[in-house]
Amino acid sequence: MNGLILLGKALGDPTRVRVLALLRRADLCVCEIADSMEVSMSTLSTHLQTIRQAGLVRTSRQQKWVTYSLEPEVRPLLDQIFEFEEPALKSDRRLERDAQRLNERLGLREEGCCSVGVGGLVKSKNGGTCA
Amino acid sequence: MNGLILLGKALGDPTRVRVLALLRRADLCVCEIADSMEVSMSTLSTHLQTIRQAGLVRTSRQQKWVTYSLEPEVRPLLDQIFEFEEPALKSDRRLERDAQRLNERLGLREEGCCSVGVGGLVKSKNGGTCA
DNA sequence: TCGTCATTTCGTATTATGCCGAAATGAGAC
DNA sequence: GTCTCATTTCGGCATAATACGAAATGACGA
Repeated sequence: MNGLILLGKALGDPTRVRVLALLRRADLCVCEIADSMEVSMSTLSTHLQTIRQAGLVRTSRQQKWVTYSLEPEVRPLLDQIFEFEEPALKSDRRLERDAQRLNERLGLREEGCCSVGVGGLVKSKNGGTCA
Repeated sequence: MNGLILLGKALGDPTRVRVLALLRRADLCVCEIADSMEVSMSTLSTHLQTIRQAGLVRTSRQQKWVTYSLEPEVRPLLDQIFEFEEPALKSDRRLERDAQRLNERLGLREEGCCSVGVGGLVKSKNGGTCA
C-alpha cells in the first residue's frame, strides 16, 4: 500500500501540486520550475524528492541541467486525477500565476535554457546567469 | 486546488487507505470499520472526518448507526487509483488482515448489526453489546 | 584538473499530524 | 423525559513535515 500512500503524499501538498501542474504542461529543468514558482531552491528540491520517490517523475540530464518530466506510466492516472479536479484547478490564482510565469520563462528558451551570456535578462536565484 | 490536496491528504495516510479499502468492499457502519481495523474510536473518527472533508464518502443513518459509503461521484476515480496500485495492494498484509476481519464481522450481520442481546459474541470497544 | 553553476543536503525553528483515553454529544429506544 | 450507546470532540504528548539560508555536492565545460 506504500505506493498509494506516496502518491497521496505527493498530491497532498500545495507546493507539490503546483510542481506537477507545471510538469503537466512541459518537461522542465529545475531552474525553470523554481523561477515559475518563486520558491527557494532547497524547498523545491525537497518537494521534487518527494515527487520522485512517489514515482511520478523521471529526471534526465541535458548538458548541465536536469530536466524533470512526468513518468509516462503514471501520466494517464495523473491526468485523470487532475481532470477530475479541473473545475477547481482552472480558477486557482496561484496555479494561474505559475503558468503565466512559466510562459514568460519558456519564451526565453530560444536564447538557450539556463545558458550563460544572455546578458542577465533574468537573474536566477543564486546569482547565476541562468537565462 | 484545495480539493485535489484534500484528496491527496486522504490517500496519504495508511489508516485512511485502510478505511477506503474497506469501504470499497461494502458500505459499513463505524463500529464495523473499527472492529475490522483494531484502531481506537477517536483515531478512526479523526480519519473519517478527513476522508469526509475530502468528499470521498457520504454518511447515512440506519437506526442508531451511521453508515459510511463511498461517494458515487468519486468512486470511479478512486477505483482507477486503487487499480493502478493493485499489484502492491493485493499483497499487503495489513489490508489482507483488515479484509479478513471484515468478513468475519459481516458474517454477524444477520444477527443484527450492532444489535443488543446477541449474547456478547463480539465485544465492541467501549463495552457495548455491539454485535 | 579546475572552475562554475545547478542541485542537494544540513541545521533549525515553526507548524501540522497522529495517537490515545476521557469527556461530551446526539440520535434512537423505552 | 430519561437511558443507552454509538459517534465525535478535547487535552496532551510524540512524531513528522515544511520552510529557509548556508554550506556541501557533483556534473559539465574548458
